[in-house]
Amino acid sequence: VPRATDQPGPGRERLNRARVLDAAIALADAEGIDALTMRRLAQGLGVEAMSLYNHIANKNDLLDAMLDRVTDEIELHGDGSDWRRRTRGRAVSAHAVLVRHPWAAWLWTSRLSIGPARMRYVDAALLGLREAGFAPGLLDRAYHTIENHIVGHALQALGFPLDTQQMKEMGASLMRTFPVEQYPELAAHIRYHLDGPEGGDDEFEFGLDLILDGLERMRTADRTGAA
Amino acid sequence: VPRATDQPGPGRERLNRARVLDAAIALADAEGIDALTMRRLAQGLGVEAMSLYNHIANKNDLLDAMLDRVTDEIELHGDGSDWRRRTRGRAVSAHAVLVRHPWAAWLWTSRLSIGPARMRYVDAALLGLREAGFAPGLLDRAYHTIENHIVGHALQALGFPLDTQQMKEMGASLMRTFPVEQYPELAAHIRYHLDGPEGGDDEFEFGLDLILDGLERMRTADRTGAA
DNA sequence: ACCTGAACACCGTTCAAGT
DNA sequence: ACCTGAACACCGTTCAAGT
Repeated sequence: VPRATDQPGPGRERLNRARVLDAAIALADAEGIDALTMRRLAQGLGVEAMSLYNHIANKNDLLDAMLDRVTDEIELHGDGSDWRRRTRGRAVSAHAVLVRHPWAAWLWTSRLSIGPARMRYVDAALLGLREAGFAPGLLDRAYHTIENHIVGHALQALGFPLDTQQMKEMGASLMRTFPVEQYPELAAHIRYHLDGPEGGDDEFEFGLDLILDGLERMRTADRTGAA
Repeated sequence: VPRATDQPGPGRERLNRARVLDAAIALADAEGIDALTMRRLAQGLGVEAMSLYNHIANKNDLLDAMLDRVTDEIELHGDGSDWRRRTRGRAVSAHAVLVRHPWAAWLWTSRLSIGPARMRYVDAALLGLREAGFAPGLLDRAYHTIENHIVGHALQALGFPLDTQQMKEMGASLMRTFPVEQYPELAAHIRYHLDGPEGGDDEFEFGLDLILDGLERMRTADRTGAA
């Protein structure tokens, strides 16, 4: 089977790691992480699956590299005069990246080896808290609480991967067969999300501010107590 | 190949849905969700993989049923005089279940169809907040913030699936090659977890109390404002 | 140095055949 | 009604062979 771009030339670029990663991210963004198979990825690049192994060690290596590449999209050093504004901006940016690349949200927690971009991110987040004056014990808890909220919300949002239109349809069909009298609160909750005010999109920032407010209160109590 | 238990009798129980689910949960608990394949599960039950399809529709059905079965382990109605104590108890119980069954933590967010146990759980959680007097908009945000924290923490904890001993070893070997001067905060963070006070296990409850405190403050502000 | 065909050991699942 | 052997269409990955 002859192909139009079989011979080297302008139409057929050489494969390299960056091209593999970009194609893998584009595929996972567009069709989900399950669609990302070695054969499918290779096909999109006009190559056989086995060629990929010249540029990546294996699929785990590919996933780690993909995650680190999108992690690098996080805005680490937003402007803002105080720790709260800067931490908030960083959290919002991290959350946006995980929502933009849904597959990255669950790699975020499940991959055990972390790359340079992730190290920079963690270092910046911790530095921000230390400069704010959090003592080690409180700093550690504060960091993890914020992280939990970011990844928790991204994964919840992602677990319901429907746009507004799809959601209304599914909700409506669900409500027809739903045992409303058995689960009245759940029914009311679904109804709220169906015809509630469109702006239910501030849920992430609501919880984030709740957490940051609480941390700020502890921080000042801690400092005045120590002084 | 003759087997000792090939013929019906006391040594060879009939297969049924409950036995399939129990075996699947035991396997996933013991060896992780990746070890749960239809062939492996069948083997543990002394049967061929295809026999399983007489009791479950497919693997998705199996996963949904497994999740709902462990979700039923959550203590829904703890005692406590106020909403805060009851909500706290329910959250702690839900978190404990997800930590006890690590595979369940990510099914929790990724499965779109929810079973009866999950419906009971959500209904109880929402009811607790409504009885506390949260108005619809605040109630919805409160519910999701608590949920995010539960699943976020369970997944983070699970992303580092090592006991204390393993963690010290891995941390120590990491610290030997780690570019400390490049990521000083991250290095300090790892060191803190390595030889910090053993009781770093209250992180979940720290964040939970932070959130509940904030919600209680908003609740009373809301009520006094309305009165 | 990079690419590939054939192969291996796995998956979930279908289907006709057994009892 | 339940169980099974053989098969299908997939996986990730290895390896010897090509250029």
